[in-house]
Amino acid sequence: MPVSIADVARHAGVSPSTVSYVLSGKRSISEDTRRRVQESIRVLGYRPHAGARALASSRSNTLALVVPLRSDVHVPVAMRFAVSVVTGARDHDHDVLLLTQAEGADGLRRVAGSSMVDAIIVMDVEIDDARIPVLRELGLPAVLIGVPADTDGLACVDLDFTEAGRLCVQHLAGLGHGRLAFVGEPPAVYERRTGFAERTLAGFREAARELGVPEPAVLPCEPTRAAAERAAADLLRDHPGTTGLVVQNEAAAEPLVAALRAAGRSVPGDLSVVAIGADDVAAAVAPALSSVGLPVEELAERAVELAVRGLDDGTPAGVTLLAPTLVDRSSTAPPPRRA
Amino acid sequence: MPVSIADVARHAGVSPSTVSYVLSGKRSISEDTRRRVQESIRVLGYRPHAGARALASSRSNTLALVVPLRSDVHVPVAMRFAVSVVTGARDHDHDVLLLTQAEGADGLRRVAGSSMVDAIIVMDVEIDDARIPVLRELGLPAVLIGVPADTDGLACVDLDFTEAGRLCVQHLAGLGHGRLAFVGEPPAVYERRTGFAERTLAGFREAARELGVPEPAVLPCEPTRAAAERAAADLLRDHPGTTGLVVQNEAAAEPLVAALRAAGRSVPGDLSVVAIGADDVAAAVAPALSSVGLPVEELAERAVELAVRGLDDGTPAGVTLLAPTLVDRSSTAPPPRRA
DNA sequence: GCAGGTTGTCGAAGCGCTTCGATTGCGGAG
DNA sequence: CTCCGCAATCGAAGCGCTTCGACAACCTGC
Repeated sequence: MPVSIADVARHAGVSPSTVSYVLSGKRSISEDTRRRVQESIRVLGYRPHAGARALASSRSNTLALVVPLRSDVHVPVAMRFAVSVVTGARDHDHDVLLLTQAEGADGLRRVAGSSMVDAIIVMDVEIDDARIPVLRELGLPAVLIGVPADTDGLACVDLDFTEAGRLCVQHLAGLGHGRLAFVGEPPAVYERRTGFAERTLAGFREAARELGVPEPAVLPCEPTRAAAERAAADLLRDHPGTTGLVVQNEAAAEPLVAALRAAGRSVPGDLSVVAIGADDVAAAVAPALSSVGLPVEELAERAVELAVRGLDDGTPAGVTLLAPTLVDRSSTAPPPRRA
Repeated sequence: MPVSIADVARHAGVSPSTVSYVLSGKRSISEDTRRRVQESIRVLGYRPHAGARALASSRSNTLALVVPLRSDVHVPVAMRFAVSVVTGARDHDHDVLLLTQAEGADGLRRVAGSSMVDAIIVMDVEIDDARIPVLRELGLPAVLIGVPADTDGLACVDLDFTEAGRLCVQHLAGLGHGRLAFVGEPPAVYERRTGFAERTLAGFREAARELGVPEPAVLPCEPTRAAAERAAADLLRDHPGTTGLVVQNEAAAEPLVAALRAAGRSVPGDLSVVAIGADDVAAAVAPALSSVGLPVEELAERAVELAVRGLDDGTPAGVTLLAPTLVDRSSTAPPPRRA
């Protein structure tokens, strides 16, 4: 039942090494031989043994992907990301080994040490992530989704969230909004210093300052309907003059807007809202929210590409920030005229 | 940098085979030698090369997990499942290779043929799933989450959804409800004959018949807020006498109940609601819904166990149905007295 | 005091692949 | 016409591990 390279070689009347070279293309093979070998492979249903291959070539053709399991990351987005990584990896003839955050640094050491994977992709990286030093000393290409404080020797991919924050302010200020507010991720996200949240806020505040908008209110928010409703109430009570709102919290966006409307505020009539995050979420709200989208698939693809490229060239390093774009939907308009 | 078993052997003053036996425990080793070897392993930081191991032992210690990417499966539940599978696999000293539905049967052939994995776990199985015959001929232990029509030679794990359906009816009928309705999964789920949906409905109807409850109304529902609101409206308009409602659709549960309350119906005062699905979703609704929970973690653990056990004993086979239990929360009560 | 077990260890033979010379024919440059 | 270089192929040496058979050394029981 198990067909080996020797069987193929025999069947095609060549040596095993020739079969190997046909498969890898690392040496030139005559057109005629190539075809004969490929036919034998087909007929016999040959599949190279992954372990043997890994042993001989010290390449496993497998990537490790570490997925978060925090309750405060938006799960559908994480899942989309994971699926995109698998898809992207397959395009580069790689497979994906799934690790959970819970395995931590030891898990990384384990899969790297036993040569199970030849590169690692890590999602949901914090600014001072404990895994960073480990990744660095592992000697494998590592790609982070997110940007930690010290990026030496590591490749990082992320949306340019600072710019995303600025973009929202610019958009709203451009429409004439003078009082802005920001509904963000849960406090825990800021506390553990997840880079994207921090940077968005920085960009948001910076742009506000530059454009002469008064210091905006910032309301962190748990990813529940009830919390979103509370945030809406708080906003209306404590910052009644607000006309421009930015939401960076996929789970809260819809209920927040719903609560505002339930409270008699029209969107965008009284209040303009811009979302930051997965585009599909923003587009599904009523009214569809103008948003700075998180390019999940593109991030995943970049990450895979960097990981795979890092195998040939040295460790890939440097920070890749994708430029954010704001898609204008039906949730933003000029502010109401002062009564 | 790469420490091999020979290095460990040298360091401990034994032969490589002895080190191997210390690691595997397949032959008796003196307490003294064992300790010496383990110490050498620790000192040198030795990690067996996974590929070499797989080659020599024809065991990769890796499971394949096929995750769904349909838009109509509830993603957070799928993710929880995947994470639980990884966790469970690690408890059995296995790793998990992630495959997407999109890879289909070829993906299964590929990972099996190249000996990357020694068992396969497949989520979201349909009644006539195209992958079933492939799984059967692969010669690897295969565990399905869900139950297809023909289960010969395959291991299946699932909640006993037929019983879950019955349970809901019994609970509601027991409280005195005489007119029931069922809000289910999106039509596509039924159309592609995903087992659990079909079986729930069967149990539901059967129990209704047995208990003399008139044929209940059944409303499929897309997993969106708008669809849930529509379902609520339809229900109130077309089946105004309904007092007991069963919802099997995690995404629709909350908005459905919210819509009913918005329409002036109190839950459970006017309408009792029972959910079928992930418990956390049901518990998060206001009011917390009585529900037949989907034991995600337990299903995953069982699946892993069957997969791993199948490696030693022959192919595991047979259908494991977990008994459902209904947790009574605050969404069910006797029906209102007829006016 | 010796046949017959155990127990603990070793050596060697693979597992199925890649890869590095080496070898054989070529065609073209000199 | 010779010599060189290149294209195409082969053989063999591993890669790092597991596992099987051998084999000493040590019981045990009679």
